Amino acid sequence: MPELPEVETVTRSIAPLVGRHIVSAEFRATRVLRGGDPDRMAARIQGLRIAGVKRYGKFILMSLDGGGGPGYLVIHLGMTGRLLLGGPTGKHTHAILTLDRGVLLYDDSRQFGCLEFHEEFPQRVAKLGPEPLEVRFEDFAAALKRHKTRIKALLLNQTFLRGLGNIYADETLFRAGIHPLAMASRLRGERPRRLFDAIGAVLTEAIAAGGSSISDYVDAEGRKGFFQLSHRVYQRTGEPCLTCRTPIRRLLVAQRSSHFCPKCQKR
DNA sequence: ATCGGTACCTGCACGC
DNA sequence: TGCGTGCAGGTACCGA
Repeated sequence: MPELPEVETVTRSIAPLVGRHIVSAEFRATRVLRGGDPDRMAARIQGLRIAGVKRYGKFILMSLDGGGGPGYLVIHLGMTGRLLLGGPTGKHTHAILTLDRGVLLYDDSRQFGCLEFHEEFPQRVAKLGPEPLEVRFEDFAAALKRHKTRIKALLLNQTFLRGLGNIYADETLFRAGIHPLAMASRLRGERPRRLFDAIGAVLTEAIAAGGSSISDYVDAEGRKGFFQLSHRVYQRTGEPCLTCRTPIRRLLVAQRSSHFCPKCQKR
């Protein structure tokens, strides 16, 4: 579900929680806590104030202050994680934050996401690459040259850029006219620029559309995104290319499905 | 030091 | 109806 545009949409939908206090918290002992102790986490954040909510790539950082000292609640939605403002709890609800006004739930059926509390700014977030919508073209182009790997695999690498995932990597490569198997370090001429511009355009449009609701993605208010209606290659295997009518193909790159037009996208 | 393959979970669509 | 298979927006970790 969640790549940069979806995580951005969720982050915006919980932004109104800034200023609220955590009256109580309940965490369930699941894989999502990554070994953290649920009761200790709950006790540690109880009474704290939500000072800010910010996205870093696909991570959401909720900064907390007051009580036992400031810290960060780090949230990653994995593949199926959802943050929800209220609503019923279910068998995949892993956390319940009761606020002085409202409730915030974390739900995640596949448990690939995580919830962690850190006293300091977390290393796993600090080591991410730059934001795709903030990086300068010169730095982007220089980084491309340093990586001897397939461009599709590189776009998925969060230390190269933070926030792109399988949908937006495929959509970006289509718009740039670059084959997913092209070697990153060998992109020449106008191609790095076209890729850079495609990343900016795709992410900006997707955020404006509230992200892509492929199966059941919704923001914290339960609203669906509609960028899936604008996908040109992702999960369109066999359907005609919207530019040249050639059937879209699918292949595996770095063990991930990659959808592309064999005519419009060159290696 | 980098890179690709595998593992981790649950649910769903599909063919038999 | 039920079962097996393959697939799904994610990252961490391993060995080469």
